[in-house]
Amino acid sequence: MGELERIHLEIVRAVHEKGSLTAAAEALHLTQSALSHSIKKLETLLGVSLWHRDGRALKFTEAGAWLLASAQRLLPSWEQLEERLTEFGRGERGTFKIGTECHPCYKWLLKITPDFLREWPEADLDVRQKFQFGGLGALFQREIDLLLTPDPVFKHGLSFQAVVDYEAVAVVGPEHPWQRLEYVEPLQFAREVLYTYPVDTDRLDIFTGFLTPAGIRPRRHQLVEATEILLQLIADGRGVGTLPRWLVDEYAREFPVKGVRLGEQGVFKQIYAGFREGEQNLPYGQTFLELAKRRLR
Amino acid sequence: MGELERIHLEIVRAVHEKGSLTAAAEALHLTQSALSHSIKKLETLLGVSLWHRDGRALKFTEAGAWLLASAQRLLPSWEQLEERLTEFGRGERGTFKIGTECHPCYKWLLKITPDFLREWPEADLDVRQKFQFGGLGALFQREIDLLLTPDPVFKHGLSFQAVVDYEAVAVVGPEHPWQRLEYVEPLQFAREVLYTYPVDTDRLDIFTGFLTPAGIRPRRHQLVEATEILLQLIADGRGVGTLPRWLVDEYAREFPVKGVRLGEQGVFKQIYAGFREGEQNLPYGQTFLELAKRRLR
DNA sequence: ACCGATCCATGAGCATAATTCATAGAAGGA
DNA sequence: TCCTTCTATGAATTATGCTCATGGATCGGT
Repeated sequence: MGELERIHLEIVRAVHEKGSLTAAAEALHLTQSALSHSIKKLETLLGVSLWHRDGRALKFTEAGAWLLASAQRLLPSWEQLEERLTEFGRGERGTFKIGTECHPCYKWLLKITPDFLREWPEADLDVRQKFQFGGLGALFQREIDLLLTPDPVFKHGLSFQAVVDYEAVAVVGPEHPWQRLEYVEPLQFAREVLYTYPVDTDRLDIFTGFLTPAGIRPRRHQLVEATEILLQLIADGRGVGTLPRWLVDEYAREFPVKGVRLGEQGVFKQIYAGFREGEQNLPYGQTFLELAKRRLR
Repeated sequence: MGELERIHLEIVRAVHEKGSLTAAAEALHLTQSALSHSIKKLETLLGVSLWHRDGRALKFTEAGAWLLASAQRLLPSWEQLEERLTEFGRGERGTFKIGTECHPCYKWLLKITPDFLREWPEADLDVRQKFQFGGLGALFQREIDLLLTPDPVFKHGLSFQAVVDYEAVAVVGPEHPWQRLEYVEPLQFAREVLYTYPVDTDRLDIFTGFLTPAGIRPRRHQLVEATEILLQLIADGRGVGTLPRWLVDEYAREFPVKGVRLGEQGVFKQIYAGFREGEQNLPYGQTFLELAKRRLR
């Protein structure tokens, strides 16, 4: 036991990426021969072959494909670990890595970070927004230390708690007929163009919490990545959107937009902070939660 | 780059488990000197020290603790990968590993597996029920290939779909006053002893879907691990429980118990099958879902 | 069909890295 | 204080990984 080494994963990944042993060897700063020997050894040791020659191309066997899939998951973890350790070496405490899964999460985070940095002058901070296996996977695999998300998951090994309460409101431009309304009903969306971020509809508050329960679909659903563009479109009267009320209020200085309550009762949501179990009590996490709580009041 | 090797993780884990370098060395079938050298090299290469001597004990530094935590997560994956590969070597397709997160899931699985084995005579099957980081983590980390759970999670990288519909019913013994009722109301539980599996109440259908919404708590809540014991207690008139109706019907031959509807409408639940994204289309997963669908009709 | 280019496999030899051996120093227990 | 037990370190040894050289196979171009 203990035959499988890091180099084997590296080789498999490189072969997959570069397409040939020779190219992979170059990428790894080794000779083709070295790779061939390494793999051969692993294959005899484990009694499994990783690929078979199809013409002069290498085709992964099922075992090879499995190894590749594992390599693509394990090696990034490995590299992050190395990176983390060198960070510990250089600095003292390493970087606190925060992942966000929604734009409001990100905007809210920006309000917290100045205080955080003030409390931890020696801390380094990093914020990530794209994850290969989703924010949850990133948290599991220690790619990030904290995940801000509107969709908490109460599972073993992870711990979530709400850090923000906010009201989701419709955003309308200055000429829009909803300007003077107290609130809007789902039905009123049926004749509107709705701008949202480009994510699954079942992750959009406006659908899950408002339109879908009422069985309503907007006239057209248009996806926009950048918040500023979204607000410009709305300000121009081309349609409506939804955002947290505090975010609308903030942008109201820049854009002539207004927030309108969704339904008589309003739609209220939370943002959750997720940690790996136990780690919310580590220094950085502790501070973060305290700052969040302070802001909540 | 590329300095951190598997052996380093092994060493750190062994030192943590055995408490000393010497003991760790023995466990790894190496000399104490070898470990000392290996670690020393890693430390200089990464520019970080992993532990400092406190008396003659080794105390992990923050970096060391981080490395340890990572080792405890990565090494099991590593070992499972090796195991998997040797399986591919011996047999042909490897073992299909299924995890269950609830007892009904498990009981239901037992109905499917004979058909599955018939369709795949060469397949090996393994069922796991305990997971260090929860079923979700096990799925992420390829400890299992399929997760059966009542709590699906719709996240990137994972795909869930319902495979069973069932009605959760109250289970009562032969002398119990509920025997002849059409259904029971939440309030009636207030004077009963309730037996359930030992999991969080927010993962028990009877609480989340029935008692808690009505603001009712049973007179006493007693935890039992084994289903057969639970049924014996119920048959003996010591209290009531809840199970899927089909499971009660099955056990009715062995135990004098009866299922009673929860509320006038009944409480209906699903069991979900979760795969890593894409893998539900692989041969085993495909077959499994087809068998599940066939049984659903 | 041939020839050249390209790719992988393999054996031999070598260089480097890993491991052991031997030993010294530090710390705790009796 | 002495004895035991632990880690660190330098030198010697062993083992492993890597390169070099080469052969066989495949594909594309002419």
